[in-house]
Amino acid sequence: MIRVYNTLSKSKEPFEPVTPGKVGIYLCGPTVYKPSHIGHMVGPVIFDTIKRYLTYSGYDVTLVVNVTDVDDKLIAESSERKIPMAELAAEMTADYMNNLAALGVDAIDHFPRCTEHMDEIIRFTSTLIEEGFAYESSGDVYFEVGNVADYGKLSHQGAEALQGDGGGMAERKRAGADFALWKSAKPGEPAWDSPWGSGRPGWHIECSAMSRRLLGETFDIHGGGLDLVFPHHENEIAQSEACHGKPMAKYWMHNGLMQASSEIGKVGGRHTRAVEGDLATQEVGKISKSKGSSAFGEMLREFPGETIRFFLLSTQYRRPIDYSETRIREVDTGLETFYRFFKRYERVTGSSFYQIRPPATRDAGDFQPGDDAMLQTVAEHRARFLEAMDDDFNTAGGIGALFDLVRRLNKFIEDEKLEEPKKPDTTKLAALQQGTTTLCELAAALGLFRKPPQEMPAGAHELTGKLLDLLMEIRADARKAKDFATADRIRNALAELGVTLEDRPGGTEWSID
RNA sequence: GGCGCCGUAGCCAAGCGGCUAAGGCAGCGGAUUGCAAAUCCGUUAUUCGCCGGUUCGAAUCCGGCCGGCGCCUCCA
Repeated sequence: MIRVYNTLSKSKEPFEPVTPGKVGIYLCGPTVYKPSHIGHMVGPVIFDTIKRYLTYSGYDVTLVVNVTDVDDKLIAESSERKIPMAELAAEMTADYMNNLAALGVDAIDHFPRCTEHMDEIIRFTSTLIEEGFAYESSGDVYFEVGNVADYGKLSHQGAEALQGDGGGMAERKRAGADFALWKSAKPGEPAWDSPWGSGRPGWHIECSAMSRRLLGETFDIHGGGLDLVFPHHENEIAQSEACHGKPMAKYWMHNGLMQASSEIGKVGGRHTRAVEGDLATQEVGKISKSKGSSAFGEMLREFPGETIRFFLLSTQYRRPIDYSETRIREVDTGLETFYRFFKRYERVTGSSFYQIRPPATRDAGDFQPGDDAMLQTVAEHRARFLEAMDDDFNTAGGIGALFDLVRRLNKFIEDEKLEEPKKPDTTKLAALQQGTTTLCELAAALGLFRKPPQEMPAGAHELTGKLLDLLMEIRADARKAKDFATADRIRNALAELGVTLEDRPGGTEWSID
């Protein structure tokens, strides 16, 4: 039984889709006016993982992530850069897509764009006017919050607490809290024809319109960052439920936000963010409001996508994550444990970890450990992984089980001396393969270890490899002759260049950091 | 001011009423190694911000306090 935390009820609820066996998920995606930063990647990675896990659990899942390509911020940015809004949107959408690909986010089925759904948006708005939930005012259309009895139910605030001053459009609104469904265009702004004159959609309406078209009037999961609870999702619920007279989504899931953290903050003790030097200007806070939030594309030059994915999954999704390079490096060190095991697995079995075709569902992955002690613990760790993930997709708990699993497998290789040149015991080998297949199966449910980590740039590779092999040969001769001074000199010199040597019974292996 | 989240070892982080408080990073000891690296074993929280309360039993529930953070009209 999978349980999910629902913002609507503020509690974990058993997961039962509206239609048995099928799951529709709508995640609020980016407004494409600037290159994305790491904060934008949290939701996609989490929900990509949630889809994988639900699929693994036997559901037929559709995941939709919208792309908002008309908006005041796009208009402002495009006029500043003196390029058409569509061109800006195309450029930033491409940036977004590249970033998702690098993170292994490829489970998204649809990326609906606002500009491609104007008819649906206009139809939605018209219905709301006809039903008396919205009104036209000087070419704008506003949703009348006062006509919805339960307005505020998602953010758990009373309507009176949500009375704003109406912002710049106060004179056109009946009440301060009313929000725009349609905004009339000023001269020169991108505009679409509508029954209320030329204009563009307000911020919230596109999600209501596009989710209805792709997932129906009531779907299963609506997700987004915690910062979207109010006003964005509150307004989506209000307009969709007013329009359809039924719940918009069964479960509302919100991920915690990425915090920008200073690198040297934690010297004096907990929560002292003592800073000095240039970092003094960088306070802890939302990364989207941090001046230091650099484009995600630049980050990918420093860290592999899989490392960042692993970093994001190493915390429960509802909690905030402090971003720091130090933390990413720590997490990267942990990942090495897995990569090294995969190489070891290949040395022992002669076949690549990445060739394993793991069971695609949890039912298929169930196996009988029999009286093999190693396989029994593998089964236990697997159960622990599933238990964690069933509990509101606790990826951090699941990853803990994965670490235990590799350690058990490494221990098995040592205990059974599988790495020694002697003839391999086929029964033991089969057990190792079963255990490793389980590791592969569970990791795949998190979208991890699906292909080998990125190697060093190809150009330098060939010659470097040959030179290193030559050095290994010379060093092997020196060691054979007990000339350890020479052997150590080679190893130390290479270490300074970032090349690590590992002497094994079968020969020396080198790797470049 | 209103609504809400968080405070678990040196750092990061699971656990959210009852087995010995997961796991990672860092450190230390041992096995292994010519020495290393890697791997394995052991070790690092009698205790979960502080103070009360509920309970046979609390890191987990309730109240108060201290500390950090988010949202409150366009940020994922």
